[in-house]
Amino acid sequence: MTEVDRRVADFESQLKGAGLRMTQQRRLILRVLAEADDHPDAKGIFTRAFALDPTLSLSTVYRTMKVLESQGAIERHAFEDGISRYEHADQEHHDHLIDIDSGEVIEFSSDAIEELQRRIAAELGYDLVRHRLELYGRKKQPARKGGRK
Amino acid sequence: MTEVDRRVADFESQLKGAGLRMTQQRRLILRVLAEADDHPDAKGIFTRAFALDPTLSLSTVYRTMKVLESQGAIERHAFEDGISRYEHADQEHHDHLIDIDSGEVIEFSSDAIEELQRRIAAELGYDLVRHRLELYGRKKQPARKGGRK
DNA sequence: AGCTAGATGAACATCATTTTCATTTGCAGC
DNA sequence: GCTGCAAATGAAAATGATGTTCATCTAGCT
Repeated sequence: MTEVDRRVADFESQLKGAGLRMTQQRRLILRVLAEADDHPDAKGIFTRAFALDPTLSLSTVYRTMKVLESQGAIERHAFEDGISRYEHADQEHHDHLIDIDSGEVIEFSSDAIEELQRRIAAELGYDLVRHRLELYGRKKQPARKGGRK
Repeated sequence: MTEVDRRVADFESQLKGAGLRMTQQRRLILRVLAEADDHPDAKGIFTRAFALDPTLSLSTVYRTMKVLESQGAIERHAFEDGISRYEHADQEHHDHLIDIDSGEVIEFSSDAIEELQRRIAAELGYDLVRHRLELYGRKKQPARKGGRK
């Protein structure tokens, strides 16, 4: 909870600096986001927040996500289904591996891959600004006689 | 043109095998796709094809893209804007580097990165099924006195 | 040439996301 | 602690890509 409070406070000062307001709704959404350990979409965030304050509207969630994103407080990702999913940004850079069967999202990071990407871009005459890397995989089955299940 | 004809013919036999028909519209769209050296979206394909046959409808483009994709004749990609873009599939696997300034899409491939991805997935206990890798970069400025422009 | 299931075009449906607009509310200054 | 006003909100309507319906058409077998 202290962790959550710290994030909310951090964000409040960011907003202040940008001449924006810390509203009930932003506080609420930020709390939901900070407590999430998955990658919820707008509707998912709305559902969780709505449970705590049924006056919240979905429009406000979308608007708030934009503000949060432009302040760098969250990151937005769109996996294969094209729907935007969000996660708070105060963590190390990482990419995602998506379990094809369960939809579970697993975070990982690899300096080797980061470096390789930079080098590839450079070889093509580009400075790498950002990238998107998603791996789609299926849980390895334990080896057994007769091969895979 | 021979190349295009070959692709059209190839696809026609694929369709036959699946009990589907080779229509004027599919032929037209396939031709547009085979002649494209970029990554057009549905509207872009529609525009080009419509110029050759103004009876074509956008619905048919969307429907045809689905058929083409399910037959493995094309690949669909959605970059940052979320819009589906298409390219014919009879080429080596590759990833994309997008020029942030111009929107230009550059294809590249790297065995090293493919291998690294496989290894990372394996370390997480997964078999890699597919992946999405996009690099977003900016053209390197030639070095000059005083630094960057 | 005729038949029939698959394909098309036009209009409408969907779904995520954005915008409009009237109303509410942070919060700066008193 | 009150006031004013610009920023923020809620509800509903708009948007834009994509999908679907349905009456009509046509590819391709016979």
